[in-house]
Amino acid sequence: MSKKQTYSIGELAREFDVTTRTIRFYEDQNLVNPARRGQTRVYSPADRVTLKLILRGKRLGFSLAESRELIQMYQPSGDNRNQLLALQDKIQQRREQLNQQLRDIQALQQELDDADQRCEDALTALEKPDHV
Amino acid sequence: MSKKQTYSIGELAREFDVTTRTIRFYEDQNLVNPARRGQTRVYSPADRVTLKLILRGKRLGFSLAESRELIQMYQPSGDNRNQLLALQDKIQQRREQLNQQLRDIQALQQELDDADQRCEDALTALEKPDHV
DNA sequence: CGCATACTTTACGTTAACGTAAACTTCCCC
DNA sequence: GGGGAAGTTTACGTTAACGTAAAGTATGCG
Repeated sequence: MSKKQTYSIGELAREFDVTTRTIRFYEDQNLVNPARRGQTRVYSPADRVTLKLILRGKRLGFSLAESRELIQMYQPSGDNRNQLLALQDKIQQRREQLNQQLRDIQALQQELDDADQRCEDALTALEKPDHV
Repeated sequence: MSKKQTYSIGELAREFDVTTRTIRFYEDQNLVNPARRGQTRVYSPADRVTLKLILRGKRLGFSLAESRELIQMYQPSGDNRNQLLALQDKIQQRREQLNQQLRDIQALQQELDDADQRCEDALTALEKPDHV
């Protein structure tokens, strides 16, 4: 009982809440390459994972080129020493960027908390306009 | 001895590693509004903070419109009840988005660690091509 | 004074990431 | 067999966020 799972473009579009145009565009950019049954595209689980990675990248503000790079990082492509070292270098750079993003998020969270608190204060001040 | 600190556009551009064009563009978008001494723009510490917030937003993948919204959140603008509630709602939405980004970052960090480990393995495998 | 440096305005150009429209094929269903 | 739903190709349009170039002004300096 093999998995044999495949997906139509519409299914994936619904699942990830994007348009079919978007998915075809990603194919145009060589980010995903579905099989064909006649004219119709047939997507594999691997394609689906790739889509997921792209959309996660988007949520983090990555360009498609950056996401492509990241995806390729997961397949070391049996390289030579220099390529492996270069890859590690890129990985390290990404790590540092992610750490920066972490710091940014924490700072922003703190500020949102403060802003929320000010709202709260303003609201309670509205309920008792004076000192009562 | 008042602070009286001001900045030229070039100073800010150098500090934040952006072009002066970029800073003028932000002014065009009403994100920052420097004073003028004659023709020349004179930036205040507040302008500088705004710039910082915009660039932090960019690192998190925010559009300028989103960063503008965030910046405005920090100045509740003595509103009425409904506006305050709407603001709290937006704050909450941002919080959820930030939490999603946190999860995305953690997943990505794990994958980078794995990829790095595979590089490491491939490199040591290169040093001893056989089992020695 | 002449020149460099830093500023200014105006305006057209560019890139990424799709949107949108038109015109077609395929398949299923009653 | 006439439609409707989902798929396809082709191609031009759009928006954000600046880049880039031209042409002018102000200021210090050797």
